[in-house]
Formats: sequence, structure tokens, C-alpha cells
Amino acid sequence: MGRQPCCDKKRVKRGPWTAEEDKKLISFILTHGRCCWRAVPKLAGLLRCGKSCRLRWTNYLRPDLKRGLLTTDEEQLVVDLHAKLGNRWSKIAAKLPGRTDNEIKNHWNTHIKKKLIKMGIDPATHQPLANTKAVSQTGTSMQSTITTKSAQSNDMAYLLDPKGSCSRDMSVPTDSMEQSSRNTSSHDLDPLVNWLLEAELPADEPWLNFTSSNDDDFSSIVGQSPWDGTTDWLLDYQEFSMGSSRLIDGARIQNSDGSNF
DNA sequence: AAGCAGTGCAACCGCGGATGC
DNA sequence: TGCATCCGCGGTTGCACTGCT
Repeated sequence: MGRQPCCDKKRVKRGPWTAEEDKKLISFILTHGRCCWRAVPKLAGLLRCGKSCRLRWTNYLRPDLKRGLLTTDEEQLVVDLHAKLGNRWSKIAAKLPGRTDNEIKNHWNTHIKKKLIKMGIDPATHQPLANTKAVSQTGTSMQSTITTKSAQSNDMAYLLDPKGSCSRDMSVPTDSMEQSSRNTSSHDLDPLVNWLLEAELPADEPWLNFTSSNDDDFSSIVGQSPWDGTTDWLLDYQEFSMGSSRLIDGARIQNSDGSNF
């Protein structure tokens, strides 16, 4: 069965999003909420395919996103969940509020995977790699721990705690803070952020009307729009402040499946 | 200062599942 | 039941940025 392309590729713009396009997409969703993505670009006046709009929104513009590198706790959770779930990034992301599957996938491939390999652990199986220098250097006790209990979250603490017992075996990149500040500074200069900080958003935000189950959860749990008619959430983009989002996350965690993880 | 290689992230692609008719 | 359509996921790519020589 032939499948039509999601859009006419000749007539859609591709590549990085401009601030102007972001404005249009945000304005549209603020005004109308999320409807079918296929219709969004047309209605919002964007020369993008719906898929691209959805991706941009979910991975970058969504207001409940955390920004910056994953915390050690989050990394540990990712490792733990990956041991259980494999490359099911969306499932993993569902356990990390404010993180996207794309973000976690990227972080896994660029950071965690390398750490595991360096330590002689197969990222795919979470089992010790055979015949590697790392294995011989790391010692056997840790490997046995990994092998027998890799599905338990605390077992990966050595990986994520540079001050931990295995820290001598890790040449963990020390540029995390640098990377974080780099990302932060880029947002400081983002004209979109400036625009949004100045924009007057609709007081009757349509967020509560989202059809997505996730967002229904979100709004119902929070009890009120996290934006409250303001653009305060954008400040989180710049400061990576976990304060307000923590409250949201905590509520979401408790309500998503009734249990903490 | 310029060139090169490595790194990290945003975005794209194609497939499969879900849904509606 | 089969087909058409849409959405979301996971893998991959492209490119900007950084550090090294």
C-alpha cells in the first residue's frame, strides 16, 4: 500500500526554525490549542509540515520542558530505565517530567553511552564488555554487581557519581557546566525569548483544553495553568530553575500512575 | 589566525501502530 | 475486513560550536 508523504516537500521549509516561525507556532497554539498537526502549519501560516511543527513544539517550545543537562538523578534513572526498557525513549521520557524522548536519546548517545563503554559496560545489554581495558581496570566486584542487579537503580550510582567509589576509573568529561552555561547563554540572547517576555498572551489560555492526554494530566494536576497568563515560564528557559517545575513535576509524578518512581 | 577533528544537539526520515470509515 | 490517514517513535543526519594543532 503506497503511502502519501506527510506534506508536499517541495513547498515546505526545512532546517532550523527561525524566531519568527517559533512566534507563529506559539501564538497559534496559545490561541487555538493543539489540533491536528497536519492542519497546524496551514492555519498558523507556516511553510512547514505538520510533523516538523509537532517536533518543534514537543522538543523545544513546550513550556513545561526543563532545559539544560540531565541531573545525576535523571541520568541514573535513564540508565536504570534503559536497562529495563531498552531504546524505548518515549517510555523513558515519560518517567522524566519535562524531558523529551529526543533529549534523552541524544544524552544517551552522547554522554551515558560513552561513560558505559569507558567503564567496560555494553550500553545495549548493560552487561560487562569482554576483553576491554576498562574491564580489567575497573575490577570484578563492580562488574558482578552490574551483571546481577543492573535493573536496580542504585546499582548505577557509581556511574553517575564522579566522587563515588569508582571515580578513579572514570574520566568523566568535566565540561558539563560549561555546556550548560553555553546553552543558557544562547537563550539569553534568543530574540524569541525577548519577544515572548514582552508578548501579551491571552488571559484565557487554552492549555486546559488540550486534547492530548498528557496535557490533560498536566493541567488537571497543576490545577491551574503553569503560565497563569504570564510568560514566566520562559524564565525557566534561561535559568533552568527547577523550583516551580518541581512542583509541577511532583504533582505529575504522583498522578501519572499513582506511584513515585 | 587558519584549518581540522571531535562533539553535541536540533531536525529530518521512514516505519509501525492507532483510528476512522 | 480492508483501506486510508494521521500521529508518534526510534534511528539517523546535518551543522554549529569548541578545542586542538
